Order: sequence, then C-alpha cells, then structure tokens
Amino acid sequence: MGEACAEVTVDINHPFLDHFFYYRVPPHFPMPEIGTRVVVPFGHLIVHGWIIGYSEPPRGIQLKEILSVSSEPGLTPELLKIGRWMADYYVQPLAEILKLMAPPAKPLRKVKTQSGQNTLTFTRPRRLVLSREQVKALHEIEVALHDCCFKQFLLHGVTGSGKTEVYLRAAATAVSMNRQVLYLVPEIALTPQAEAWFQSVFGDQVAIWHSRQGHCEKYRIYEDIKSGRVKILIGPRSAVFAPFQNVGLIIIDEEHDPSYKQQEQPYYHARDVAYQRARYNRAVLILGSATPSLESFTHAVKGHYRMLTMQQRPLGRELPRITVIDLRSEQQVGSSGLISRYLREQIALRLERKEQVILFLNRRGYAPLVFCPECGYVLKCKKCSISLVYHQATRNLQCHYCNHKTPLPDHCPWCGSSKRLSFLGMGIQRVEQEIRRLYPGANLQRLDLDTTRKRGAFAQILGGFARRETDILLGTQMVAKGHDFPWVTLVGVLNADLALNLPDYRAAERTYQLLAQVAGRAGRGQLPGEVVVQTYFPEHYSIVAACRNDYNVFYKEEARSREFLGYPPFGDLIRLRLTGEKEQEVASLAVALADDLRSIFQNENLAVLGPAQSPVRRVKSYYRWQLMLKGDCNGIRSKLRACIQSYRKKTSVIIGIEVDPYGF
DNA sequence: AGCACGCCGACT
DNA sequence: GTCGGCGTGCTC
Repeated sequence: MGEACAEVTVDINHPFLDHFFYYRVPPHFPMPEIGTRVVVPFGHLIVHGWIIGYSEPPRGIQLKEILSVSSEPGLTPELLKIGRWMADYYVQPLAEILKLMAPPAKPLRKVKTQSGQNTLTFTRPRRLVLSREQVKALHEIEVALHDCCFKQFLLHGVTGSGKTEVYLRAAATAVSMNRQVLYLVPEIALTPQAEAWFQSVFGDQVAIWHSRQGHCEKYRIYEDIKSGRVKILIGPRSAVFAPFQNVGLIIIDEEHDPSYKQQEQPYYHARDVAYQRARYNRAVLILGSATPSLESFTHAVKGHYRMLTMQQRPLGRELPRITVIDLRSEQQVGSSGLISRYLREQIALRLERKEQVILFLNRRGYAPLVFCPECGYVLKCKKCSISLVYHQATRNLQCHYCNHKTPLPDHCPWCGSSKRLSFLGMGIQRVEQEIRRLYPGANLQRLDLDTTRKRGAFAQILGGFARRETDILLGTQMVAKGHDFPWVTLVGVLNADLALNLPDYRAAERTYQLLAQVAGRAGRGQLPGEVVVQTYFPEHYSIVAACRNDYNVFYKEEARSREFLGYPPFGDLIRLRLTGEKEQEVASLAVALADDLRSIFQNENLAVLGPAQSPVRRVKSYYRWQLMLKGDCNGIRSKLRACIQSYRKKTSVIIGIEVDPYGF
C-alpha cells in the first residue's frame, strides 16, 4: 500500500542537506515531472527545491506536502542526470550543482529587445578551398554526425591550420540534420569574435550564453532555444549547461585552456561535462587545440578518442622562425633589464617597416616585490602570506590573492625609514615604461586585467590593434588566445620561465602551451613571422619543444614524467583543503583527517599525501592546509564523502574537496 | 541556512 | 526566581 512520493532537494547550501527529502504531491495536483521546480515547507522555512525523482518513502516519517509548482523553469531529464553524475564525480552536494544548471527565471516585466550591439566586425577571409587535412578531418566528423552515435574527436591542428573552418562546416552539417550545436570558448571576451564567424554562416540562429548576461536577455534566448529559432550557442565554461534538448555537436575550442576548469566550488571541468552531454545525446564532441592537454592527447593516443591531425597552414604559409635568447649571458640583458639587445633591434626593425609586434609577459603590475632599502623588509599583505605588487597606474600596492589595495607608504612600515622604497622585478607596467622610453615614436598598447576591466575595453584594444592604430601590443596571457592579426611579424616572449616555476605539476605543460600559442600569433598573413623567446632555462624540454614547434617531443617527455610520478592522466588526484582562522586547529584537524583516510583507504590503490600547508599558506586571514589523494579514485568517492561529512559535523574548519585540481 | 532546544550567569 | 548567553541538532 506504499505510495510513490517526490524526492526533493532543497535550495539550501549546507553540507548536511546534501540529500533529498520526501514530499507528498497534493491529491488535486497533476503529478509534476522530474526536474520540476517546486516550493516546499522545510522545517519552519518555505524554500525552493527540485523534484529529482519519485520513490516510496521509508515508514515512520511524517511527510509534508508540496506547496506549489514554481514559475521558474525546470530541468530536463538530461541535465538532471548529468547533475547527478557531477555531484558524485566531483563529490559535491547535488543542490550546488543544480544551481549552476538552473535556466533563467521568467522576468516580471517584458523588456524591449536590444540587438546589434556588436560594435566590432571581425573580418575573416573564409577559404573556399579546404586543405587535404581539413577535408579529411571534416569527412570523419560528418560521417560520425550522420551515424548519430556518440563519438569524440581530438582535432590537433597547429595554429593557423584552419580549425575554425572545420568547426563551421561541421556545425552546418549538424544544423542541416536539425540538431543543435554548442561551441565553447575559454573566456567571455572571446565570444564576440566567435559569434561573428558563426553569424556569417548561420545568421540569427546563433546566440551567446554566459553568466554575465542579464536575466531578461537570457530568458529571451532560452525561449528562442525552446522555439527552435536558435540552433547554435556560443559561450564559456558555464555554457556547457545550455538548456538544449537535442545537441548533435559540441565543440570545445582551445580545449587545453585552464579556464574550462572552474576554480571554485563545485570545481567542475567543462570538458568532462561536455563528454557526458555528448554521450547522453549520441552527439559528436570535438576537442580542438594546437597544444592539446595531456589528458586529451593521452586518450587519443590510447584510442579512446579519434585523433585528427592538421599540421599544415593553408596556402603553404610557413610557421614562424624561433630565436632563443639565453638571458644568463649578461651582455644579452644590458641596461634595459628585460629586453635583450637582439629583441630590441628586431622591434626597431618592425617599427621601421610598419609591421606589428606582440610582446608577452605573464606578470601583472609594475614590480612584484617592494622592499625597504634600509632594513630589507618586504611589504606583504596583512591578510595573506604573499608579497604585495606595486601598480604604477594607481600608485598603490595590491594583493593579487585577495585584491586588497593600499597606497604606497612613504615610510617603511617596519623600521620607519623615510628612504624611498625599492622595487624588485619586472611587471608588465614597468616593461611598458621601458618600451615607451626605448621607442618614443611607437604606439604602444598594454593588454592585461587592469586595462580591460572596463566593459568593452578588451574588444576596443584588440580592434585598435587590428586596424593597425597600435604598433606594439604588450600583454599578459590574454594576448596568447586565438587572435588573428596578419600584420604581426614579431612576437617577443620576455620571460618564458615565469609559468615554469609555479608550484604546479602542470607547470611544464602550461609553459609549452603558452609559448606555442603566443608564437602562433606571428606570421599569420602574407609576411613571414619571427618569434624571440627569452629565457634563463633554454635547455628545459618544454621550451626546447615549443621553439621547435614539436608537440610530440614535448608530449613524450611530459608523459614520461607524469607516468613516473603517477600524476594525471596516469593517476587521479583529489585535493582536500582545510581552511580556518586558527592555524593550530586547521593543522591538527588535517593530521587527524589524513590518518583516518589512510586507514579507510589502506586496501585501495591510493596514497594519502600530506597534510601540508598550502603553498600560499594564508588567504584573507584564513590559514590553509591541504592533503592529496593520489592513485585510483574510482569507487572511493562515497567513502570519501561520508568521511568528510563526519568531519564537517564536528568542526568549524571548512573542508573543501577538489577533484582533478588545477594550480598547486 | 535558520531556528529550535538546552543548560549556566546577572537582573527585576 | 527569570531573562538570555550562543553550543548542538534537526529539517521529509
């Protein structure tokens, strides 16, 4: 005589509410579908929740009734299923995951539609004749699309080999089969140019989907998707949850880019989610990159993904020549600090010829270290264990962790000396100053987080460069991403080692990717390109391989070391981070937790590493300790979740779980 | 999250 | 004797 009742997850972000509650559907209600948004009484509260299933409740609990079905749109069974997978795989509360997926709520008032805010035109000559490699890649993708089976491709194409053209034509095939296309890019800033490419083929069937859109605009697009008007959706990581019902093709451009990994809870990776969506929908997934992630390339090598390779630039265009400058020989560096004599001459040459230059330095601010010349005291953030960075434009000191800003003091805060504080090291603003001094006639534009904070500034700076109003573009890693400037004939990498020395097992991979990507910006037009790479470590394999433009050499070396160390993709990694105000409390809890986990997992193929202080030990006044699980993490997740839950119950220390962590 | 219940100090 | 401190514990 049991009766199926609704399983409801409530919209409260609390680790102990990480399970569903049973509710009766009132007799006069039509049975709501799974995925429906509902309003329920919860304790003394009235909260929103999701119906995630129906089942017979155990005896002995007094059930309450669902109050009403919410006006907010629900989730498709597909997204709910993927949400359950995510909650399990990433060891996160389901409610936290479903929040990411929630379609926009219907706006109260109807707002007039705005369109055509695309101020810049990204012209891109489409090549009517495909290269042999493009034809082959496209053919395989089209066959897979027509088969309507799940299939995954890694499109490994050197910069400038014409991946975009392959994407556009594959998308056309999918659309002709009346299926939807999802196109992911690493950053919101890259959506307008992708939109322009797709619009030139698909007109108003294209839309953009990202978290910074207003609710009204988003709801409009949501309706356009449901009505079938929008077939192609472009967006960053979060667009992987687009409310599509019939995806036939998912493309992840620049699939290696770390932006696809969410760096805060619930720490998901858009590539993993896209894989699940493609599989559910029997869709085709294309991962595209000139510098694939180790994960994807390894899958392709093992035959789990189909590898498509495009090694030639169409029209026989040459890859740029690469010159390595060893910064260890002092005469190279000279007086200017970070620009070698050779690079200086090459820049002058391009300016003379009215060609364009891109310079790359992956360090924000003016100087990364400020100290007192009297006592040697280094200025640090009050809330984080990290040095403050001097910013010239605002004349203040910034913490790049908590973003706290203070004016540059005129006395040493330690010894009180009134001697001027000294700057150590080169940030991009200091290089900017140096280049303006060296080339007073040149038009220089800086492209970094600080110059692009204003809305539209990113497109404006790149637009000016595309129109050749700017001679030199000096930027952080922003300049490395997917731009196409035919008049750039010189790319200078001012310090190739910066990414290499980060405490991250991905440091070498990151270095290779940045170098190869930024080098790919040179020589994209008729004129041949040159790249100058400055480094203190020219022997390092990721620098050697990037300079020879040889991904396979890099991969072989990197894969060998990862395999030896048991790091991804040859072993799984889960980081547990403990955060609290009292370091003693955090540390002793970390030790206890590590011991417990070691005994829980003693029969598993899994090592518990640590605990240890996090590389940045204190952030925003909170101390951080961490431990790592390394090995085979399949089948341990429910035990891990239960263990962490029991710890959360007895402490105020925050315990975060990060599956497949990035960074250190 | 929110708010009950619950067991020990200074107030009308 | 009561008001109230915020330490555990529960929410279908």
